[in-house]
Amino acid sequence: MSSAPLQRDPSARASRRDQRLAEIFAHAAAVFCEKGYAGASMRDLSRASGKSLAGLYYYFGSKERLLFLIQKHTLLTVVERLRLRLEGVSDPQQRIRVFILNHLEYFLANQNGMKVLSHEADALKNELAKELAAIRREYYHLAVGLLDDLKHERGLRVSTRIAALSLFGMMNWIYTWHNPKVDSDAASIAADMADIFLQGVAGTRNRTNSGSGAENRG
Amino acid sequence: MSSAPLQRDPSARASRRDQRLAEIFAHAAAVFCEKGYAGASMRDLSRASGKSLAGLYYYFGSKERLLFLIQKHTLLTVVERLRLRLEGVSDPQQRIRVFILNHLEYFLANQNGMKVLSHEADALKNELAKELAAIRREYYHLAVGLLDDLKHERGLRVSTRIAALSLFGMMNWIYTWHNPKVDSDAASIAADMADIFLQGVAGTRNRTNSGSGAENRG
Amino acid sequence: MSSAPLQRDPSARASRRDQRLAEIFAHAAAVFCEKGYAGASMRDLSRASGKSLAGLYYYFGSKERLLFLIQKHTLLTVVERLRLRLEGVSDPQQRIRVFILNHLEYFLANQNGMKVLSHEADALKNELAKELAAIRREYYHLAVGLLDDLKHERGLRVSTRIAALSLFGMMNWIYTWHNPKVDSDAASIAADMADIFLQGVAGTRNRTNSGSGAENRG
Amino acid sequence: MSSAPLQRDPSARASRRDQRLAEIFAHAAAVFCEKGYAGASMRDLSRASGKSLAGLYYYFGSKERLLFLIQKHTLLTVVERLRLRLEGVSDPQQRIRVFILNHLEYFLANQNGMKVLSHEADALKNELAKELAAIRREYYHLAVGLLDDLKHERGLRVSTRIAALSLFGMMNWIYTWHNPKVDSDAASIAADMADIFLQGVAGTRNRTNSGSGAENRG
DNA sequence: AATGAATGAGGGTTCATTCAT
DNA sequence: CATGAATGAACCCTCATTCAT
Repeated sequence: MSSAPLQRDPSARASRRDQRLAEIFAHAAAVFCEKGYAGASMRDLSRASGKSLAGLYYYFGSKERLLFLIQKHTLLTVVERLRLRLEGVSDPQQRIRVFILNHLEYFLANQNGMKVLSHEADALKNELAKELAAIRREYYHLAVGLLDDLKHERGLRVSTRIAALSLFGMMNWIYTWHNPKVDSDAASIAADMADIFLQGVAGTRNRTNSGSGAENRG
Repeated sequence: MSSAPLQRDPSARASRRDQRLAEIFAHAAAVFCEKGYAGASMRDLSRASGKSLAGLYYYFGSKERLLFLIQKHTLLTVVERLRLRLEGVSDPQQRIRVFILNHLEYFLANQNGMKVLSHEADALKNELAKELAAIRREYYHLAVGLLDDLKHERGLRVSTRIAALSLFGMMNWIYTWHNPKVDSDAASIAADMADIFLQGVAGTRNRTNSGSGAENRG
Repeated sequence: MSSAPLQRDPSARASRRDQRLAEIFAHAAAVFCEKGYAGASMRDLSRASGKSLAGLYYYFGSKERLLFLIQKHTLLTVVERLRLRLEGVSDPQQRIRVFILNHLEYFLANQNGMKVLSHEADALKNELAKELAAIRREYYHLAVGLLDDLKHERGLRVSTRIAALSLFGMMNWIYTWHNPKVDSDAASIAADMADIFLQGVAGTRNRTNSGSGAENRG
Repeated sequence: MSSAPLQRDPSARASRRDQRLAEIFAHAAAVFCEKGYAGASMRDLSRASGKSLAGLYYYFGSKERLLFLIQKHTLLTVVERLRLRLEGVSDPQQRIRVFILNHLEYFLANQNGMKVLSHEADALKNELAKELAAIRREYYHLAVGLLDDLKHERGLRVSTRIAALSLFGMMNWIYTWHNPKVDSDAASIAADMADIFLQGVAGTRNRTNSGSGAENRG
């Protein structure tokens, strides 16, 4: 299966194998991150990971599939962590704060993978694209679910769609500007963004003017 | 015609030339948009624009310089339009609404150029990168100025930096999701985002909890 | 005619034209000298000479013809100067000294042209090659004539052909090593080479061993 | 065969590889020889050698490096052969005869390589140029050493520098004129040139006139 | 008399990929 | 299990040259 390298096999052997692959992922993500998917060559990846060129093909089949595996691994990890963190949190606002914190924490902890996930969203084609899009959709709908909960509790100033996509934009854009020497840690940024977002979409209304009064267009 | 012996407008010639170049820009931006800068070949651009390959080099010198010119032209246009629109608007919140509307309107009107500006922010190197970064900085500081005005009037829930970058993220991310068949027009989306943002950063405070209490760190 | 630009026209107008062309020759020779004929582009020549690219074609027709004209001009000048200098000199050894001095003096005075003449001897093709070869042959036979005179007077240690070609090699190689900061002037080098050559081919015989006893094979 | 499981000679593999490379060298030298370094395209070399274009890059890295390897190989071979031949020869004049013979024999035996070495002396740049220049210098100083020995024994009519460079010119120029149908073999030409040179620089003095009396300026 | 505009052909080089071992 | 060797296709770019003006 195309997802084989990512399946958690309980045996130590496969685990060691996974570990080796994870190292290659890390190197590859760094290269994709720096040069972009199209701009990175398999030789770049080979050099960075210390594996032979043919070895990469032996393990991953193609450059595209390597990107796919990185993106899938990254995305599944975020989703998995989010699921765990959401357990036991029931307040809608709080759940959204958890969502934002989880996203940004992992973004800053695994900046390369997350940037590749954000920046190379259109690089995959055909089957691989479809498979990844399915997981993306899953994550997206998870977020939408959180927003809907909030909407039921407090109403939403804008459509769920606009709210969700604005939030993703706010968060994902971080790879273009985050500078560890200047910016606070993930928790702090997450709190700020959560404040902006929650207050923005669900706070007391005091809109001073509006070109479009309609809500819930999404 | 360029052979007309009596040209009234001395800039007519350059203007026509500029127009021809602008057409190539449009085609090139579309290709960069679809395939990415690195993934687009000069042959792709040649085919799309109907110009010969060598002709592109005659006009633009290099693939990188073509990207640069597209980005510069796009960015200068947004800045220029913003400056015009801000004239006569003095209310800080209103000025920010104008800023958001201007950005999104131009984004949706010239989606290719703006996506290239957003997505290929790191593609340029050396001198060209520096020159563009200078204009980017100008635009960024223009936004920061608007936020500082707001801050003086009403306070800001977060640092100006986080506020500004969150706003840019919210807006720029639009190229990843906007679908004219589903989404409203620019004015409506701009109003929504402005609502979220203004209410979020400067609205009535009712923060329920906060991991980072510090405000105004920017 | 292909040689038109080099014909000495008594009219001032053509003379001025010749002068302009001579300037271009000088620039072009410098470029050919530095980059080689094949390695120099017409754009290089255009830049160096300050003429437009199309202007070079207007004046010279092709890159090859420009090389041809430079070589022809250079070669004709050496021959012409040699003829003048040989007038009134009758001693065979002295005539050879004049030949060597003339060659080296012009070589160091017009190093670019002479290097191009030496180094790019095979660059021309077809008609232009033939026309230049004819002048080269003329110069070569002029040298051979001088050697034959010497041979009649004092005998020659080797064939005229080997003698002549060795002498040309000795002289033409100078472009690979002459360094004005280290080496003497043309007169001094010419005297040295003449000493070596004359003593070598026509001096007292005291050959200690010989793999080839046959003389006068040329 | 390369599939033999039991290779006796551990260097057999590298040796076969070297042999394959040497064949490519030969073809490439022939092409460089005919068209010049700048005038020869990698596609020309690919065609001539029967290797794929990409294969040439796999082996040699660049056109320049291919030239470098040819020149280095050729030059090292001449030097090596010379060292062997000089063993056991002690008479200064005889040693110079050996030097000339060695140079010309190898020149005519490997005309392509030696012409490329002579004619493309300035084609390399930067590091490769430096590395080759070092070997060239070694060979040059080897010649200078021979001349100095002669000078100590019999004196020299001219500076060592001029003597050495004149001799190199005489010899290297051979690629411009040698015609196997007309000219004698290497031994005969070498003897002639040795006669000219030795008699010229160290023979009985009977200089009849001199523009520059100074000797031993080098 | 002189040139800006334009291009087809080809330059050196790198690409993702395969395959025999 | 892993890789050195090899390549067809494509890369960005420059070439010598033409032609309308």
